[in-house]
Amino acid sequence: MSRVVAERRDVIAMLAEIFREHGYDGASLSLITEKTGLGKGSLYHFFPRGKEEMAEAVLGDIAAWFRTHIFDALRNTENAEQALEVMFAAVDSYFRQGRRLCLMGVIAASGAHDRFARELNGYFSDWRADLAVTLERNGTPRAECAALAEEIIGGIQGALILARSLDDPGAFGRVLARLQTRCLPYREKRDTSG
Amino acid sequence: MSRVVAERRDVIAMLAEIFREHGYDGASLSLITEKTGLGKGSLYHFFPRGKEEMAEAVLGDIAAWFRTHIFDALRNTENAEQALEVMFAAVDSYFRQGRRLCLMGVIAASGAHDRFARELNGYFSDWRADLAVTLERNGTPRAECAALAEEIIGGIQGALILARSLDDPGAFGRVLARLQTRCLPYREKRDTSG
DNA sequence: AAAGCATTGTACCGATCGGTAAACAATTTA
DNA sequence: TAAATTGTTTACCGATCGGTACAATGCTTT
Repeated sequence: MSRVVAERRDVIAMLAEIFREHGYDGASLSLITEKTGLGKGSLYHFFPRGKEEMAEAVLGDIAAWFRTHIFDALRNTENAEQALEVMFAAVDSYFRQGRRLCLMGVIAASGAHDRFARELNGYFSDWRADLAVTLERNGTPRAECAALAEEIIGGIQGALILARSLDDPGAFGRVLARLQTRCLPYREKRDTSG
Repeated sequence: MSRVVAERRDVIAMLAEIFREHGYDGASLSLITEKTGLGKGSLYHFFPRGKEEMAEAVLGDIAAWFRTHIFDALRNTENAEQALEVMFAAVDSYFRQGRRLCLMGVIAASGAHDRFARELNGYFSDWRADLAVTLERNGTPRAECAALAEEIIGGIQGALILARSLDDPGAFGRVLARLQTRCLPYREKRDTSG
């Protein structure tokens, strides 16, 4: 009875939700077998190195998704303002309007963070770099772009934590909307005279 | 040989660092006995209900610290601008310039979050409420205070995650400084004409 | 049909999990 | 000094941990 589940990528999608919901240490193999419906044999067939490889696969999958759906859009969308709109819309959708945590953040806040330091660093620094360039294209003064990018990316993470803690997903959307207004060209937000 | 460790509160301080560093699920009893130097017997003497009671005690301790050092300062400092300065300075110091995670955030991002939902909710909503009032006292338009408070509190959480993920504690200070500028009275930051 | 590979279920491994029991030592109280 | 109280040590419990072994099953190719 092979092929109960279509593909490895389907398994990865399920694993992602499990890790998101229970954290790395909280996602036991018995929980994973229960939620995926796969026995240990199947899991270790797909991921011979076990749980760590499962998490690596999930993080790689997430990183790839962000690269193709967000980072590439930031770089390749001609109109920078539109690029930012795409990003904020994609983020709101990806995180299900605040009902879904970011697995990168979950891992970063867990004891397993050093085991996945490279993945975390790559995800956040890539996002920061691409966002900073887009902000500059959109009219933000060069000197401020990197810092604003940090504020936005960190703000997204924090808003997810906040929304979950307050048990109010709406908090995510409210913060996200405010962060988006920070991207408006500087000249529209502040009088330029000293 | 009783009284190896001075007080229950010393144990709580050690537990706080362990939970911060390893998360709730990652903080095993063997790790706790090793790091605290206390055997299981001693630990269960202090916390008869085990790990959950340890975490409750730590969260309660943290909540009390924030109440007395931050929330009370926000409410009781006459000068609102000064109150905000105190808050940002205390936050920067408490989180060790970005080298220390927030245990509330750590728990919120873990699978144990529902077990401590009340503590998390109280911490964030109290902070939000007191900060919002202070912001209004400082000249932020009433309609914006709650949203700005959310942005700041979430931003702090996210900045901690970001700093750890980038392995760059400085990112925390940079974001914190930006958040602080958001507290400047509205009229100084934006031209009021439509 | 036969062979070969991909996939799965089951039983099992040693280690560790959170937690308990109870004897015992130190300190405080009477 | 004797009795409680408080704190500690040690050994142990059943359950679960992550991981392995391997036979069996399905699918694909020939």
